[in-house]
Amino acid sequence: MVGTRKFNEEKVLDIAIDVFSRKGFNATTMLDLAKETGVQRGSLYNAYQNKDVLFFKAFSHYTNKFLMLIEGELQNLDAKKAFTQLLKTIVERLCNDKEVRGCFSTRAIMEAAQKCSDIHICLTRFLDGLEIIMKNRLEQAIKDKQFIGDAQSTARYLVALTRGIAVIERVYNDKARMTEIYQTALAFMPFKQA
Amino acid sequence: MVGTRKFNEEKVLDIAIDVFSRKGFNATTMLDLAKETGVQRGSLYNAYQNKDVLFFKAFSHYTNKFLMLIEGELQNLDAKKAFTQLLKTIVERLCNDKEVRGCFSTRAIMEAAQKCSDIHICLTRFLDGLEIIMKNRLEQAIKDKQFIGDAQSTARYLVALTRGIAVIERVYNDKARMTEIYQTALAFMPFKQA
DNA sequence: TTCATACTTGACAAGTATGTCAAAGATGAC
DNA sequence: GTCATCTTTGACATACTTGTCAAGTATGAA
Repeated sequence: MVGTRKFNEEKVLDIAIDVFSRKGFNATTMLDLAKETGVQRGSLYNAYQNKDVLFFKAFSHYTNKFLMLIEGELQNLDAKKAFTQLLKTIVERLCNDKEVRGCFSTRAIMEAAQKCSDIHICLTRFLDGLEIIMKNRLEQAIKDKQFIGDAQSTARYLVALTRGIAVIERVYNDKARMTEIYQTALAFMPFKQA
Repeated sequence: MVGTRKFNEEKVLDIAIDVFSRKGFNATTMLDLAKETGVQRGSLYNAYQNKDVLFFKAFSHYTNKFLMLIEGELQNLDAKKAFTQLLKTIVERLCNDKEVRGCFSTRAIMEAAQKCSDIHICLTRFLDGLEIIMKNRLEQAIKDKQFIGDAQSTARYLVALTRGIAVIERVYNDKARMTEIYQTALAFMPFKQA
């Protein structure tokens, strides 16, 4: 191509995700994004049409990375350990930043899910993706006789639980509390060693 | 008093809660609130200083009502039935409106918890209140030999679960799915008949 | 080296939201 | 009935945000 984009799109989207996580969807302005990425506001409007589209692109970028990570965390052959590891990672991602920030996807869901259909669709796909990954691992666990129950409804329940933990973060910002929550949840679940 | 307030504060706060639930904290403007309550913007600024204070008042108003409701729903002598009833009511409150709206408190938590300390405090108190009510009921259940486990951590877990269900509402707006989620959760919990 | 093409930049206009204030209005207390 | 007091109202100034655009700039392709 001839007139080449100067900024690194990958980097810009990463920064955008960070800004959206910290400020929330509505409170983030194009000027904020321009300042933090170092890309002129006009360039952002040129590259993306508006905040919705920029968000959409950033979200797609995030989704892929995140779901890959999730899938990786569930690799442990012991089902309970696999889900423990997954939830541990989610909690750590929420807490281990230098600056306090919320869960990108959960903030987006609460603020922007009903805003436009494109965003709604990508948020739905994200939760669906999370659900499917968990469901697949639960089905494996059932096969392995490490879990008794319905994979589908349990996966949906776990998706909701992860969202709930993200909400708790906003209020208490307390890793120990968040850890206690998922440990309590996992203790209730009928996991067993094969 | 001499110069008497003309508008019904109770009514205004109820409407404010409704508007905040539908639009979210940031997207709600003082003009929105003025339009929907029928009270001039200037009067709102006179009565409350700004949106933060108005929100704070509305939230306190809501909190009391909601926690009383919650406590009532837990009255059933059978612990499992009591918590089922509670979660059913929460789900119904989220879905049974003519217009689609989100959970007032959860939206507020995701958008405004970190905004100012007054709001943060009242949101914390709200979740703490919810937790205490559930914890008390669980302690009763343990005494009644209807539940085995730790009341405190289970209550915290249930608070998170209710928040998670509120997030799910934003994406799927599907009562059946939300019902399935809490039923799955309750099925995992070690309730038993006395 | 030239050039078409797309990106960058800064400025502009329009729209929106906030917070304040003076004047007008209403009412409980005396 | 009068008055002090608070509320209501509409207007105003300020600030922020958005989206657009023309002019300038950089670069891959030929």
